[in-house]
This record gives sequence, C-alpha cells and structure tokens, in this order.
Amino acid sequence: MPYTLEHKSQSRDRILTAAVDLFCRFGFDQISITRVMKQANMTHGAFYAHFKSKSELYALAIRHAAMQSLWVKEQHNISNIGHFTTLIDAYLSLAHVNQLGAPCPLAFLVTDVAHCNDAVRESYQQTFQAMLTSMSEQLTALGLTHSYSLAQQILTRLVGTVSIARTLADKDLQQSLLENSRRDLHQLLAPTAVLHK
Amino acid sequence: MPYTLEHKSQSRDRILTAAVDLFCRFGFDQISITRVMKQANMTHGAFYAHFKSKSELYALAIRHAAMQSLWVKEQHNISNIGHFTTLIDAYLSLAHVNQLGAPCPLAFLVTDVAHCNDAVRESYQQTFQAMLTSMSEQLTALGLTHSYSLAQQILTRLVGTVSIARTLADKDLQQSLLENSRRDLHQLLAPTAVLHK
DNA sequence: GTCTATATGATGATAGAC
DNA sequence: GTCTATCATCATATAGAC
Repeated sequence: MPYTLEHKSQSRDRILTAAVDLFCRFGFDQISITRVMKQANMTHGAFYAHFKSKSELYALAIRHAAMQSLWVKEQHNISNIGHFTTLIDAYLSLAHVNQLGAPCPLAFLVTDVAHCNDAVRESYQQTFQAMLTSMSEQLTALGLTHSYSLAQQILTRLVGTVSIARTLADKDLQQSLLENSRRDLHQLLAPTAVLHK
Repeated sequence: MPYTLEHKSQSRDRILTAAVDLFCRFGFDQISITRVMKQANMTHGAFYAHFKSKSELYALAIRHAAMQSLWVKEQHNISNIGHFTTLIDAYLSLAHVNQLGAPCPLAFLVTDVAHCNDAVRESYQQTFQAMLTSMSEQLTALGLTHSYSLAQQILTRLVGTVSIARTLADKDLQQSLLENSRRDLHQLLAPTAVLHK
C-alpha cells in the first residue's frame, strides 16, 4: 500500500497550514485551490481527496489557525498578569500584523467571514466564543472582577486594532496605533488601576 | 447632445452607491461589475465610461461610503457628550450591523482592504485618519483630555465590535457584544469617570 | 492518494454600433 | 454615454490513469 494513513494525515495538515497562511495573507477569494495545493507541494487534483469543497476547507482552516495561534497555545501557561500582558503585546506587535508568526484568524479574517456561508461563520463564532471564555477564565483566576465583560472589551480592542493596522500603509501611523492600544490595555490590567476601581 | 454632464454625474453616483452597498454586503471579490451596474440600472459595458478599472471603483467607493456615513454627516452637529454617545449607540446598533442605513467602510471593509493595492489602502487610511482627527477634535471641544488617544481607543473598539458582530450567526451573542461595548463606551465618556481620572 | 486532462462556467476588460 | 457582443483568462470541480 503506497499511501499510509499517516501520510494522508500529513498531507491534510500541509494543506490546512498553507490555507491559513494564504487566506490570511491574500483573502479567501483571491486564493485558488491550485495555489493552496502548490504551497502544500501537491497538485490541485489531489485536493478533493481531503476536502469536499473550497468552502469546507475555509471552515476547517479557521479552526486550524485558532489552534496554532499564540493565545490558544499559551493559554494554560498564564500564571500572573505579567504573562497575560506579554501575550497582549505579542498580539499587538508588528510581527503579528505582518504575519510573521501564526496569525489570529479572528483579526485576519473578520470581514471575509461575514460574507460566507453558515458553516464558515459558525467556525469563526466558535473560535470567538472559545477565546472569550478562555480569556475570561484567565482573568478570573488572576483575581479580576467582571472578567467576561472585561475579556470582551480586550478582545474587540485587539481584533479592531490589528485588523485596522493591517490595512495601513503608513508605518508610523501603524506603529502609533499598536503602541496606543498596548498602553491602554496595560493600564486597564495594571494592578493599581484594578484596586482603585 | 443626448447625454448631459449632469446625467453622467448622476450615473456615476448611482454606480458608487451600488458599489458601496454590494461591496460591504458581499465583499469586493464576490461582486462582479455586471452586478454593480445592474443595481445601478445600467449594463456592464457602460462601466468603463466612468472608471478605468474595478479596483479604481473600490478606492472611490470607500471615500463615497465615508461621506455618507453617519459619523461624517453628523460630525458638525455635536454640541454635547449626549449627542456624541447617541452616535456611538447608532454605530453599535443592530441596524448598522445589519446594514440597514449607510455602513461605515472602516468596519465593513477592514480585512478586504488589507488585501488590496496601494490606491485602495490609501483611500481606507485617509478615511481612518480623517475620522480619527475629527473625533479627536470633537472630544477636545467637549472638554476631554488626551483626546487623540481616546479617539483611537473608541474607534478601534467601534470597528472591532461591529466587524466581529457582523460575523456572528447567534443573535444573542451578537446583541450582548454590542450592548457590552455600548455600556463600556458610555462609562468611558461619562462626566464622572473623567472628573475622577 | 496523487497525478494529468478536461468540462463548465464566470470574470474583467475591450470593440464597435447607436 | 450606453448598449450588445466578444475575447482571453482563470476559477471550481470531476474523470480516469497509476
């Protein structure tokens, strides 16, 4: 048997990884199946042995991106507020905006997903809810009150800042936007600010 | 002469209005020139008498959307904080998210624009800067300090909230997201909160 | 499972009549 | 300026060999 189960699973993973990278970088509609498969080192005919449509790939790519994202990977290592704000800084970094590491699908695909079918939107929504819940629990564990609404506040700010920053051609404006959000969120989470509330 | 200058200008306006509506609702790549022209009551051959490419239309549609948006149209009527928060509530309303009135291009086109050429991104950036400056000046006139960074905070939150809300299929989640952002921003702008700062 | 080849359809853009 | 007709290209998805 020339193709093992593991081989298939590896191929599938390469497709998903390529899809996340390309969809985030250029948008779903601008990326053809041929291009995704090329980046995954296969030809486009092989695609349909793994996914039933391009649309299905999108829904699964969103979940894949979420699993690879910094927030999800680090979520169980957060033991103090310092660590939490470190993740915020990473999210609001130029490296993230320029997609050097694993991109957060919430910020990189927002508008795109709004135009898609129910399966894709549900995938996005589940990712959003999972991150919201996880962040809320972390904030509670760190001793903060109103943690769910606080998490919502932080997450919308993160997504808004990064998605806008990505559109800006002016590097100074981009930098100042990111810095400003970092500063605001640090202040929001500073122990003193919380105690005085 | 069968076609007057005014007639051309009206046709152009109908095209731009249709483009804003369709691009925001379905995304740039999913909308064909044929469909835009159909909604503007013309055939697709006439398009190139007004714009040199679909891409140019996009850049101009962003500016057109900005001019029609609530914030820009109402920006000179703001005389007190109550009026300011009324606009925030309108921005964060279900009506806006469901695109019943004029959509804000900043929230409806973020991710889309990030994948486009320089001309389109510059159009978005100029709109962003204009809204930022305008909002900052309003906040200063209303007696608030750190108004530029405050405006940036408000704007990223507005855009983040609306763009995410638009992707959510769950109406309850959508509502609670919008409500939470409204409440936070009210609190941020409440006179007492400012005085105690 | 992966390849090459192909069916089928839609798109952006142009040409020429009126 | 607007129409109809057309070109050239590229997309998704399928068929069949290996």
